[in-house]
Amino acid sequence: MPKRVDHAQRRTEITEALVRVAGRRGLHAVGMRDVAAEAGVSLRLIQYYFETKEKLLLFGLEYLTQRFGERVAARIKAVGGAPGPRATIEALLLAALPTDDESRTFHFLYTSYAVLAMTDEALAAQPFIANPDAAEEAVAGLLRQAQDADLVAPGLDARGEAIGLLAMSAGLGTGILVGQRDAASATGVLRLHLDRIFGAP
Amino acid sequence: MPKRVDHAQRRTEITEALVRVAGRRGLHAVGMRDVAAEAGVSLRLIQYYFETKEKLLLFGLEYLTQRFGERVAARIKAVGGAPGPRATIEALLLAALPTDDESRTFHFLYTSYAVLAMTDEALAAQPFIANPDAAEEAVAGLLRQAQDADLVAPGLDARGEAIGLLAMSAGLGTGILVGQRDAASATGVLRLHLDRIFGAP
DNA sequence: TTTTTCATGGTACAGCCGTATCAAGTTGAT
DNA sequence: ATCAACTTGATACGGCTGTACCATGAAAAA
Repeated sequence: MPKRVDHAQRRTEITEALVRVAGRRGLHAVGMRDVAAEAGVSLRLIQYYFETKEKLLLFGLEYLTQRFGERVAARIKAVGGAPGPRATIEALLLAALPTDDESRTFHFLYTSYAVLAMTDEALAAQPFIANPDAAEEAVAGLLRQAQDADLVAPGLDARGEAIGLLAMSAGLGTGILVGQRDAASATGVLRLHLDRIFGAP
Repeated sequence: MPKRVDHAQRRTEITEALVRVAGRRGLHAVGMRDVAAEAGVSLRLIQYYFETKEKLLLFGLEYLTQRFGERVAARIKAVGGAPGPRATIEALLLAALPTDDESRTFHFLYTSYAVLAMTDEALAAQPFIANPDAAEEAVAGLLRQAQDADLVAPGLDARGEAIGLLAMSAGLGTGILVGQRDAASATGVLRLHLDRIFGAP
């Protein structure tokens, strides 16, 4: 047998190359040859590990969602366990904002995928809708938790507020992306809204 | 001389064909030949009226923004002049939501353009950022107006709230677009938020 | 050492894209 | 009626795309 190679790792390397070049030139403009050049391998190798472009793109999407999930989890862990629901929610929402380069490309590619998914059945079937749902559930849970601790009004519609919060965060994110708003202003707006849900600071 | 044709109208017809086919198959997948077929004319004619594809796309964007502006204005007019700032804001925000087919394709294509603009300089230079800014100013003005009429808390940060409101509306819009949420739920969330800004109903 | 299986490279093939070119039809003015 | 400006058509070209094919290197198993 030949030298056995860790397929999973190779696929990850290639996927990272895809993400890099797509983040630079746009997902729509990326070809297999670009990915090969970025990864420093031959075109044939890309075909070898992902038979078709569609499969490569699908894997790229999985990679992004997983990577992003880790990022958010890390940010939440970073604020510590104790400081209460408000800080956790804030960390979660701010982690989703495209403030640095990594989250910027993530946001960018994620929207690109969303646009593609609107006409591509294979992408539409992909459950990258599941992650937002999970986030929604998490925020709603935290709000209910705050309700139990008398930190917010008892009559609050936790799920509705969670949906609104996440939608606002997403909207602000694309606002930053297109250069319409800067990160500081976006976090300010988000905090303003949180201030009204929780008591004033 | 030959039969003189109204250039402006021809260009509009072609642009409408572009919007139709792009709304169906996605902006990224649309070619000049598709537009020609959809418009029922020859490829050459598309080149004649828009020398290059880029110019066609640019004109398509202008067309969309103008069309959308008219739509929002009509919706606002429809609620009448009297019923106060809250109703006007609500109408404005709900008009931006992709509830019917027309606003759906609009939202879809607008996002597509935004994604393209992230890597295309010519599109990025285009001031389709200006419209959101105008909307922001309008909402902020209405909020200040409500402040003067003692309909909202006097300490309210009108501009911040306006930004948040529009961001939430945009986020909910894409949520509807990707099938994650339905229109009714989105309007509910929006009203929930408005209820907290203005007094409860 | 030979064989077999995996890994990689090079290259060719259709097909589509946007654009350019050549050509012809149409109609108002002269 | 003739001319010339305007409008439309057909087609060709170079470039790029994703994919398929053929070949070869390398190393574990026999």
